[in-house]
Amino acid sequence: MKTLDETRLLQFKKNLSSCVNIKSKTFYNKELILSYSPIKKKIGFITEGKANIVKTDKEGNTTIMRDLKENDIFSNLFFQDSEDEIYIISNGKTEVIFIDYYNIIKNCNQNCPFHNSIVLTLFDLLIEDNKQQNEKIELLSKRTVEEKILFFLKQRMNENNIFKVTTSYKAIAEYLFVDRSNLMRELKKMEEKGLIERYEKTIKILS
Amino acid sequence: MKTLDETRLLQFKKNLSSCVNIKSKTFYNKELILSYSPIKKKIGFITEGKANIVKTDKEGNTTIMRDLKENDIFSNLFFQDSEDEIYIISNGKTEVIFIDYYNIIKNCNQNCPFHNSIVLTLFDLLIEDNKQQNEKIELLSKRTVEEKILFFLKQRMNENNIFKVTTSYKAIAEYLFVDRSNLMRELKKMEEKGLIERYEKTIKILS
DNA sequence: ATATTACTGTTGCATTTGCAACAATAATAA
DNA sequence: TTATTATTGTTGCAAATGCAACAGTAATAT
Repeated sequence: MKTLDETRLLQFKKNLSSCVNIKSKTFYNKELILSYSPIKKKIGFITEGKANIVKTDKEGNTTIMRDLKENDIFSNLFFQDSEDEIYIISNGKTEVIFIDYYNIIKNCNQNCPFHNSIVLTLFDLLIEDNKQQNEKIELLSKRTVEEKILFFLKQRMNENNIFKVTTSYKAIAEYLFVDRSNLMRELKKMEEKGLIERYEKTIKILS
Repeated sequence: MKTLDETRLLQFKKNLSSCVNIKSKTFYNKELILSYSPIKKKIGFITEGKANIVKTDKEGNTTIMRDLKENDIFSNLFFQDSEDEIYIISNGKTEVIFIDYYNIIKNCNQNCPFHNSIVLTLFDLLIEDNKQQNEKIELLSKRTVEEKILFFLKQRMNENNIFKVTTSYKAIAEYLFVDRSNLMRELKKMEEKGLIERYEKTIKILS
């Protein structure tokens, strides 16, 4: 069922260093990993840690557009020129490999056997990203805050139906595009309804 | 700026028929083009017409997740197994090329020169799709219905700041995930505010 | 250790939004 | 043509939501 397994990702990282020019870099909390640029077209691959795609509009409102984690791909190619500013920001210690887009689209001169494999893996990583975006769109299509919360929790809970807030409720509210105080209020209501149990940053999903 | 030009897309279609197995098919209005399937992994490419990605939840609520048009790519690989049902539905007469995913990932036996080119174009088409998804997420991140409407209109207006509703207000409301009657109400308010002018299905954006 | 900043939890209130219902018109089918 | 179905435009109303403000706690910096 899963398109990309560990072995293949390992192979991918090896192939990358054998074929195209890559740069590996470590970021610490809240550092700028990548911003929009029509010139320097880069693809990034997270080898360790987490990051967010964050948008800031001209009024200064920031929204978290996406959560990224280990083995996720990202690129400034994914964004159109816009009034709003879009950045990829590290969330804790994060390790990233950068790949130059031109290295991908031009066939490497040595006609190396790695190139095809790399492109195919990138292709599958993109499909994976596409899937995650569709999930976010599905989340946002939910009509009420309660539905959004439940969808979000069910996506992320572990096998014991537990979800631990590793970031903050503020960040979750931003991710769901809802008001933070309303998120808290809905969580309380959901607890009263018996949908969840909550103790500080640990939530058990009962439904 | 644009990653994919006409010439390249033409070449792509030629290459496709030379290398991988493809099936071309014509659909008429509201026909099922593709549904979720973990087994038959297919990639579709719209050569003519329009389509929608439509989701139906278990209560029967349908939402239009995406608009697709000529030269857009889609796939059942983009969707996770979910309680909701997701379909690609034609919107008027639509012509589609289907590509078998396995044909893409396996190197074709003849080691043909087209294969690489095809995969690279698919890669760029996926990036384009990714971009469109981000736009939809950005749209949904807007806090009020008015902001959503304006973002939507500005994205789609022509050089004279005119947008013509080719589908229906009902469809637009579904696409924006807002109540239809509220969409109408907001449009009226926006006209009163002087943000737009509207005559039936023609809207002029003034701001 | 203390100050400073950020996050949590709560509430009242105003506004926005969705829902329901309806008549009027437009589009489509028989 | 006529009947049937779908869309448009409108409104009252209830419910959901965001906003503002605040105190209390936690986390971080000095």
